[in-house]
Amino acid sequence: MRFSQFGLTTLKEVPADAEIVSHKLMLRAGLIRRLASGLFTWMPLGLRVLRKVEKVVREEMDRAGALELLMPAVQPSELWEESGRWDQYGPLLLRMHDRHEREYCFGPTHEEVITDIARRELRSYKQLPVNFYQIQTKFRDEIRPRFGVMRSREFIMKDAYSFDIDHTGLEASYGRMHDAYSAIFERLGLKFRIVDADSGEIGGSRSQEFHVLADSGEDAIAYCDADDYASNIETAATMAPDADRPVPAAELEKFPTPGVKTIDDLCEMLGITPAQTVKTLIVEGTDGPVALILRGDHELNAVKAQKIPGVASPLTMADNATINKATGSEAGSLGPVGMPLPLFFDHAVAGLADFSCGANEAGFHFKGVNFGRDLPEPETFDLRNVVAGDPTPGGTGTLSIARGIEVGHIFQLGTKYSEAMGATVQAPDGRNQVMEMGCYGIGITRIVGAAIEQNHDDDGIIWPGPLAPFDVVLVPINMHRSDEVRDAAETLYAELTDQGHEVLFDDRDARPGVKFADAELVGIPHRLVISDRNLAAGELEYRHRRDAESRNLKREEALKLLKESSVS
RNA sequence: CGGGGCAUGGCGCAGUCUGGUAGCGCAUCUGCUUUGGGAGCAGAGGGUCGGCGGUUCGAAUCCGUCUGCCCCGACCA
Repeated sequence: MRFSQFGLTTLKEVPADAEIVSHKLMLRAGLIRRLASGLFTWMPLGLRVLRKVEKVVREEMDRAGALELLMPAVQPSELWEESGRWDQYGPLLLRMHDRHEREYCFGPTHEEVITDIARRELRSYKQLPVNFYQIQTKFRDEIRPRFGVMRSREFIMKDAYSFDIDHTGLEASYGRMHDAYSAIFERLGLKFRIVDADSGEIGGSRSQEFHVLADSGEDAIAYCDADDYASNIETAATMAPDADRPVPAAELEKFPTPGVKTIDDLCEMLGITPAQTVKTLIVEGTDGPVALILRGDHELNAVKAQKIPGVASPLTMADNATINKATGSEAGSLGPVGMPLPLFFDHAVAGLADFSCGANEAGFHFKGVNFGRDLPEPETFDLRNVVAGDPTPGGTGTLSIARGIEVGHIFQLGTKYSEAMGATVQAPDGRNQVMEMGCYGIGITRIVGAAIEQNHDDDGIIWPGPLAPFDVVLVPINMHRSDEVRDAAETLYAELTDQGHEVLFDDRDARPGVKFADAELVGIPHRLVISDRNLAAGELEYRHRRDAESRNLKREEALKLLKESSVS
């Protein structure tokens, strides 16, 4: 491709709305352009990268025996009513109707459609196992699209769905996808980690996420190198403290705390640490508001809390009016002592003695609070996020926390959809049996952003080889003044293209600095500079995007090097 | 959904407080010079200042309203 004909516009300055590096670089390098909130056009350069991701994903899915098909993006509401998700899914689902006022949605995922296909097409256990996949555009009406392509509303996803006769079969299908996903992210050259996950809206039992590690990731991952444990922080379990509670030493005392609204305020006034306090959060319960009690330095984990019987799901914080009505006090002065609501204590709170908390009277707190005297012995729950240093569930090590970008998610769905939609096949014994399903997603568009988060420097993108939009960039110096340079560049361009290289030929009449800067911004792995200077010696100047320095190579050596690198 | 902020040429911004008919840098086009790390000079094109309504002799600027966008937030108990 000749640069002059590629319609590529790079930017020196970044649009002000870009927050993270990948978003900035994608805009600067001309990969994407924004249309509206969470909606992006993939420009020619960006589309080349997207196709590379698709290629790797497709090859590995095919290798794993999955069958590609393509389902409609627009889906009738009836299917979603069958599965029960038309009412459950909420505002994330973009709904619309046609001229006959029939209701549809733009698919955020395709369990319903594929289950419908399966129940129509699959008759016998002999047709199983089978795994269908597609690479297709989804739409999810995110509350807050951000970070460019990382959390957009319209995005491209590879989604696959397996059907098995029984749970053993499902586990085998799931295992094949687990391995295929690992192979995909290996091939893409990304550093990733597989973690246990919550199955969320999709439902089902076992589920794991594939995270590309990056500090800008929206997810926190808890992991332990001692025993291979890794989990999304949403689901990482905390253990009840096994050490005995200290013996109470203090008397219960109520004291005035004017202006104290936060744990930090309280700590400052008393000269204590947040771990010696308790905070009380009022949330909606299944039967009126309830109180969740956490240690002052711990964070509530909404995913875990909303699974506790008696707590409303999704977790909803009570507003101030509700709090005032239910407690007779106000936010900032709440505590478990004398609280008229159902109390849910976190495990860690039960390990405290002589702690401080609100007194349920505006402007007053308690100190020296103790269980068994001021409060009954608590029943405790897992309510909080794990923190670095917590013991692993296996008990063999302690947890570390890293940040990640979720690029893949695999689920064992079981019979959730097949049961609801009557997807059965005839089993060997002649009876109709509900199929066991798995579903497996990869965020194709998100991978592009994630790859940049992990592979860039101050000058721009550094594409891993398999993702690069071009593998070689030719930079002729002063081509428009030197016939020698022009001839050499044209010949090289033709030759490399013939050899199957994807070459970006910077034939613009621009100064060298401009070309170098663009080549680095765009991140093409191999750069060859053609100039009078090195042409006289029969040489080309070679530099890999990752190298600090360039080196002069004989023309044949350079060609050989490129040939070898494209094989690996 | 709650809170904050922004909206001026393709991009980044100034001008708004204190009303007087729009400016800078980058990008684009022309010419000359320059040519190994985002060139210089000279010139040019391009903006109903997000929409609507109001105040005023006069509105980018003041007032009202709507829309769009960005950031923060379920951590305040």
